[in-house]
Amino acid sequence: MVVAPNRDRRAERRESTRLEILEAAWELARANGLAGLSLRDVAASIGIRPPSLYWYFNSKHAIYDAMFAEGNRQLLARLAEQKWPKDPRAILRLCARVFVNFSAEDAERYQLLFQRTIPDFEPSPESYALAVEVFEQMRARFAAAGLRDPVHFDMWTALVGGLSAQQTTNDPGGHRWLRLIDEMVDMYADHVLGTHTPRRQR
Amino acid sequence: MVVAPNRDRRAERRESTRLEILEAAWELARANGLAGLSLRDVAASIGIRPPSLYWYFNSKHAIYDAMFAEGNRQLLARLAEQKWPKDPRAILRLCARVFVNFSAEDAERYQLLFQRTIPDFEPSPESYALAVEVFEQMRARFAAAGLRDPVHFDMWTALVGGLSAQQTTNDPGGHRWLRLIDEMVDMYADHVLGTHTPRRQR
DNA sequence: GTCTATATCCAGATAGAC
DNA sequence: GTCTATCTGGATATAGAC
Repeated sequence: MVVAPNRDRRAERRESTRLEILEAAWELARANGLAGLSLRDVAASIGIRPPSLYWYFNSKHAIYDAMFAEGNRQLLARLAEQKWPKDPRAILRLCARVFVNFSAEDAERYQLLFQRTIPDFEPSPESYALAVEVFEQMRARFAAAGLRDPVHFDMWTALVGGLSAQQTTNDPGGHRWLRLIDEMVDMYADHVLGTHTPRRQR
Repeated sequence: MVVAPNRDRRAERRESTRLEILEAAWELARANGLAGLSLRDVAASIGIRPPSLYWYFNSKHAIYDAMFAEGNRQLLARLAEQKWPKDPRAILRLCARVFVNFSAEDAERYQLLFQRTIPDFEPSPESYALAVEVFEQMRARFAAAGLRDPVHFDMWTALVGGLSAQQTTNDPGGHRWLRLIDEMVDMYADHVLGTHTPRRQR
């Protein structure tokens, strides 16, 4: 009855430092680019020496991997907290808004999760499973809108991915493509659902 | 009457070595990732020592810059060599095919030209002018299809960019998104042109 | 848990001989 | 034009003391 609480507190402290490291890593990635992230800088920004990081993460890739997992968990949380409507068009609209807004919030996170630009980085199986879960959640929403054709889903990913990429790459911090979400979704819904469902509920 | 021809031949030889360097750089970028490109490897692959590269290019960024310019020139050539139809839908279809196929051919080239992922790299004004020219050419084709609304053009770039990104990132070498080009364009054309123009001319 | 010290390797870039 | 030799600084990672 004495050892266990100590172990717990130690584990908590360790976990809290891990989070601190990840927070610093995100900040530096946003400042210097995802590929420009360096462990020296991460260590310096939380006030420890670089080798000490290795007590928390086995390698730099392990940090990227934790960031990848964290980003996917954030998106899953975002999807879960929505009040999902029943109307197919409204579902698609909300789905697109959640995804594109999430992407636009953090270009480096978008790059890490959805573009493959860091040489030699591949997510671990556990982290990749989270990415698959995101994909499945999206597809479940899609199915709830009455859509099951895989071709239509591929068109959908191209559509929301295209809006996200244009926004993060060509107008970071702005809303040049964000404001097009609803019209793009209507265009898509007209194509896959037909025009009989209501359009202008915004 | 003796000096000038020598100068010409020297300049030609220099230009040819420059092209050899760029060719090697593209190959290595495709093998190791764009960000993983190293001057040592470039030098080794054409059989010279790293410092000798500096007689041809002032810096690594100058090589990226030349690659950026070359890629844009290739796309301009591709656009110029098309036999452009008059029918709006056909114009859009060809425009999308040219762009998305060009992107899918070379993921690293797509990354360099259209995603901004290399830390600190910005194209020189001269190279950037070529990118602007690509943009203007696209917009000219777009205008030839009777479309002038800037919002519609932004939707268009999101659409073709989305297809390109999905194809290069998630199915390199395949055709999972390439095969969706025509349907996506029809969807778009239905939205911006209306359904009165002919659809199934494929 | 964090440190110092260090290993190892790589990078881009420059000086100056030939 | 190309070379050797070198500079300078960066990186990730490990060993082992405390």
